Amino acid sequence: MVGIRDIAQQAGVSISTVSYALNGSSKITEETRQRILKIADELNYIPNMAGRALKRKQTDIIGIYFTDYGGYFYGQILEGVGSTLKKHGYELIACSGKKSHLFLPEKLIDGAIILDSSYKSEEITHYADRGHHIVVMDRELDHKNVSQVLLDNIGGATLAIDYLIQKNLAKIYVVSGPDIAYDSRIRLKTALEELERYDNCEAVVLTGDFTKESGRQAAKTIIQEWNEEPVGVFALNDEMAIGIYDILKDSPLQIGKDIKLIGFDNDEIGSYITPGLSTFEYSKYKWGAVAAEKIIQLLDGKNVKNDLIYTTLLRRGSTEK
Amino acid sequence: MVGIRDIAQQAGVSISTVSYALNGSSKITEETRQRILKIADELNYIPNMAGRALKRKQTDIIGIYFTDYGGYFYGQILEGVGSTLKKHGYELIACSGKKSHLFLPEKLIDGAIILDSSYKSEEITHYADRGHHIVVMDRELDHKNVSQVLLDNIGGATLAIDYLIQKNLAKIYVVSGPDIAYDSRIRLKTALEELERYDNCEAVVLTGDFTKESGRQAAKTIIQEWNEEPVGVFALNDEMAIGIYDILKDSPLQIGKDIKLIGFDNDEIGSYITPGLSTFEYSKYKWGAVAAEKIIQLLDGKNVKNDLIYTTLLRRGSTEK
DNA sequence: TTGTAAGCGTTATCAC
DNA sequence: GTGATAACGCTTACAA
Repeated sequence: MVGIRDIAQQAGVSISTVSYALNGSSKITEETRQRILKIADELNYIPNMAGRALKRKQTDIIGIYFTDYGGYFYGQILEGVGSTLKKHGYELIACSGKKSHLFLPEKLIDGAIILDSSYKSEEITHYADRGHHIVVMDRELDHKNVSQVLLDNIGGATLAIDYLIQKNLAKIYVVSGPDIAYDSRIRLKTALEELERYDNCEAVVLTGDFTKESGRQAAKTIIQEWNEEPVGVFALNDEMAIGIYDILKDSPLQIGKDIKLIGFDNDEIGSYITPGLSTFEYSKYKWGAVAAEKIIQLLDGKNVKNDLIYTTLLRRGSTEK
Repeated sequence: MVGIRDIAQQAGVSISTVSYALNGSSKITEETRQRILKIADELNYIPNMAGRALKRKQTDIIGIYFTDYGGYFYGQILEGVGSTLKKHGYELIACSGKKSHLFLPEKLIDGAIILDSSYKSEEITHYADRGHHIVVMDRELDHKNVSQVLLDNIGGATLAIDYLIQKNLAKIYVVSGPDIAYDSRIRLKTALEELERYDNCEAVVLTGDFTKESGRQAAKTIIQEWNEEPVGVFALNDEMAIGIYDILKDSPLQIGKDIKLIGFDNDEIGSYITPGLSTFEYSKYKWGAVAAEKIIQLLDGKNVKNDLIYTTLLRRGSTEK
């Protein structure tokens, strides 16, 4: 391994001179700098991260945490985060596994972006208390070192119910998600509150967990309870809605006609199934980009406000037929 | 920040004793160890990565590199890699951006797994020459510090053509992928060689780049050239095949009847479109898991053999109707 | 069993 | 402008 001492020796200067040359200090002749740079290049010098980080106390790396790697969903978020961070000289790594939570206190990363319901809020607060900077995308957390960028679940869920109500249905099902997921909790709570406003419509919650399989289970229940009257279904995410399709396509019930179905998140599959799945869309890229901006502002010691990413209703065949 | 010196002071011992205690050395009384561990815990001690890495010359972190973050595709690979690495005490980070290529020589990661056609082979060889260990999933590279885990593209592409040939078609289109992508090149080369064997079938290559849009372009050409005779189409990946559906659904040509279409990679969407997309499937989880095993073996100084992940034909409506 | 001290590769504060 | 040198937090011979 070649380090700055090797370069120093080759160049016949001291290691501090090399360091200055490498880091573009102005205390050095342009001539010696060029000479040193040339030697560094010839020797294939690459600075050692550990040594550098130890001294600088920062790595210029941001870590992002997801609940799981599933879903094309995350790709666009990563692009939003990654390209924004890049502009500011930061690198992005996607971390997996419980042990990687330590990257923050271990100082491997300068900041963390979290969209991972398995990450405990106490743990986040704990790190924040110790001066680490964090952006959360999946919970509310009030702390001077933490900023939030949340989806406007309230707007979406309210609209979803209002939209179904307009269809004059006697019954509306809400297929819930896992209780640990913030997005799920808020969507459910909002939907139920909104449904309370309307007397002539029965509200039924079917327990789900954001997986396709739980959507299938919900579909079975809906078929069993079916009484020839059109019903509404608000699946709290598209994946479960797609599970509902899986079952209903082999049943006499027609999506769009007998069942007005609406999901959330605008999963790509929703545009390929028949009829198309109505859902709520939002820019995942922007969501990520805003999160990246927040973490940079936090690291810059700025006062950071929280943000909301708005969603819009996407009408397709599953509610319109 | 609390370090081992703080613990040492609290415990009234030297820093080496603390280090021994923390690292489970047998040179220490169980009693003092417990006492030190307790204090470390009370002080919320977390070892500093940089200090540790600087001394140990390793981080127990493996980096994985993807071309882009697109696609649910990668999720399963990451799970395969991640869970395998975890069993062996390694962490996994997904790296993005050109600068992150330096993580290997910078010694931030102990090894790299590459599925990223934008990563130059010369760069890989260069690092390997310097003693770094790498597993490639998207190219052939013969080097003692590099191991490969490739898809059996040859088997798949051969079967794809043979299968289409059985349908007695006068013409078979091959929609190609980007030339930089290894999987694309091999599939194309294999398909063309296989097609050469059959005289009574015209082979036509339509240039694509693995994107949906290029599939749409190909579809337009196919429609233009259509002469009432059934034709075969081998799209070198499912994404392009799905692009073909996009266009053909608004044309008189029927997939499965007029056009026998087959893709590659078993994208989830293929099972939701109508008719279902015939394709080649393989375990992405296993692909990742095997790559993880290879990198661990390389790091253990073992002699590592290359591996192949086999694919199987999945028949659905797009070729069967 | 525990302590002392050197060293990992870098940066940055001093003198010169 | 350049060079010694200390420091970053940790591991590990070696000494006691």
